[in-house]
Amino acid sequence: MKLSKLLGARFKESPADCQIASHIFMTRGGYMKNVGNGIFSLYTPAKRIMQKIEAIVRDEMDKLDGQEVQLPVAMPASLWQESGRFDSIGSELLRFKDRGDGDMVLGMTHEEAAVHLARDAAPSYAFYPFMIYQFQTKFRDEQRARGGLIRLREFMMKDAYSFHLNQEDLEAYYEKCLDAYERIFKRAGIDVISIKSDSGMMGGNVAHEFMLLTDVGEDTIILCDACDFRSNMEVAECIVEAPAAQDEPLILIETPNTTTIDQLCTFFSIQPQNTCKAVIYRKNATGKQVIVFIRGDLEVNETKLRNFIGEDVHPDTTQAANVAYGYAGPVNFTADATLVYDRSLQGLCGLVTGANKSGYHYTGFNPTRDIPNATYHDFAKTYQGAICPQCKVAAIKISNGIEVGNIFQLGTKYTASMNMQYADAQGELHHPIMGCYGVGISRLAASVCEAKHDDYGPIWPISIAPWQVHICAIRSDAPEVSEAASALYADLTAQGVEVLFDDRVVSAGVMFSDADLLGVPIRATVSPKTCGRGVVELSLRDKSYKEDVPMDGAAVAIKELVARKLAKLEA
RNA sequence: CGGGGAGUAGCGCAGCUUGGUAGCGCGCUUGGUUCGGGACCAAGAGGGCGCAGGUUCAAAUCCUGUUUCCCCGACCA
Repeated sequence: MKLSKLLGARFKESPADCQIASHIFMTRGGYMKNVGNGIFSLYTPAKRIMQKIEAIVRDEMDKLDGQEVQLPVAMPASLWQESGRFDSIGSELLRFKDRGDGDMVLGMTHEEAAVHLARDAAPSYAFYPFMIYQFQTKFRDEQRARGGLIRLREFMMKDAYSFHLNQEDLEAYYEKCLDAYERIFKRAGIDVISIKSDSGMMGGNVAHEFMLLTDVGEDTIILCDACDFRSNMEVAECIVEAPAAQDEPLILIETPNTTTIDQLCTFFSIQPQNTCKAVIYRKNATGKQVIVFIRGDLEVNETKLRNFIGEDVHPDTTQAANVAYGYAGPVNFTADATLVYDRSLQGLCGLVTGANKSGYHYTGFNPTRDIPNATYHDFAKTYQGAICPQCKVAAIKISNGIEVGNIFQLGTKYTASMNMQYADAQGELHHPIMGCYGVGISRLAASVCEAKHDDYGPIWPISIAPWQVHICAIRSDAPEVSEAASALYADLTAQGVEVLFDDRVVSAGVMFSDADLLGVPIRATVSPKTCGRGVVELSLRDKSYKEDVPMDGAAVAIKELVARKLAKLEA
């Protein structure tokens, strides 16, 4: 591909609407264009990345004996009425009428369509187990799309559905899928972690989600540094059995960032009566302001305070010292404000009675169960450095994550409701057991960009890069440059290397900036200088390597470099 | 769905308070000078200000309605 013909303008200024790196770079780099809320058109670079990801996923699905199929985007509502989800799912499911006034839906997921396709096709136990999968556009009428390709209303997803004769077979297959998913993300060049999750509206029991840990993630993940414990904050009830119950001297409260201690004291009806001191921390691990109340009736030292909050969440030790000692005066909880400890949340929570104000709401344990007539507020459930419920070491870490994939054991929820049956060896009819497995392809592309970029643009892993090699022909108005670069382009293309050839007559600065934005991992620079020396300059997008190779045989050397980098990701 | 912000040239923005028929930077076109990290000079093209009403001699500027987008929160395979 010649860059002079590539559609999709690259530009210098960051669009005002973009907040996160992948959104900024994929907009600035001419990867895509916003069409509407949560809806994008893609230019060739983004489309090629998606195709690369799909190829990896397809390979792994085929290794699991998957059969690629195609299920519809638009389908009659009757299918969803069969499963009951036409009524149980809210406005996220886009409903509309066709010309005959028939109810239709846009597929936001395809369990119904998958069962519909499979139920007549596998009447005998001999077909089982089997798995079907597809790459298909999903439409979810999200209440709030955000972050470029991270959270779209219309997006590309690989979804797979497996059917089994019994639970044991599903579980064995599920384990294999889990391994396949680990490989998919590794091959795409990012590190993800799998965590057990809530099955949500999908029904069923066991589920895992695959998380890329990154600040811009929408999910909050709890990890243990000392063992393999990990959990989504959503299912924080798995954190139990906290130590140091009633004598914990510190209380941690998450608040909106604009909240001041004075407001909080007023809100909590706290009077300066010397039984409780407060310190303010600007941010905790999830980026929220944290206010810590120190009970005046128990001993606490600075070390313990810092451990409690987590030194790494507040790198400015000067400020830390200031806030630790800087609050103007001790405060007190009055008689109608009480401090309680909650075991299920592994930490002290502030509890107040009395006045309520907007901006705070309870997200923790059950108030009517624990303290009748109490008003609860936005308290942290766990914290950096908390005790791990699994290994009992104080090594809990909190991180944000982007969910790039998920897998579920569904049981017979859909096969029963939609009456899918097979005959066993005795001729008796049963509902097959189902599993489903999703990867957000467009979200994965953006996630890789989040994980792999520098100040200048994306650094695509070669396995999913839109092109493998980017030729920069500096001063291609000079005949020797133009000839050398064109020859290299032809040689590489002939050898099956995917090449983007910047054949424009523009300044080196423009050329390099565009190359950075396109993020192609290997760069070959041809210029009057390199031609004078009879070489081609090879460099890597991540700036880790630069080398001159002789112009003769340069194509072979580059091809080998491509192969080495690819092999590294496959390993 | 609650709160906040914003729709003016392809992109980023100014102009609106105090109405007079739209401007700046980048990009684009042409010519010339430059040339290894977003060059310079000169000459051009391109919008009628989200949409619909209203007030007025006159509306991007004032009023009413509406719609779209962005951010925070709630929600969420």
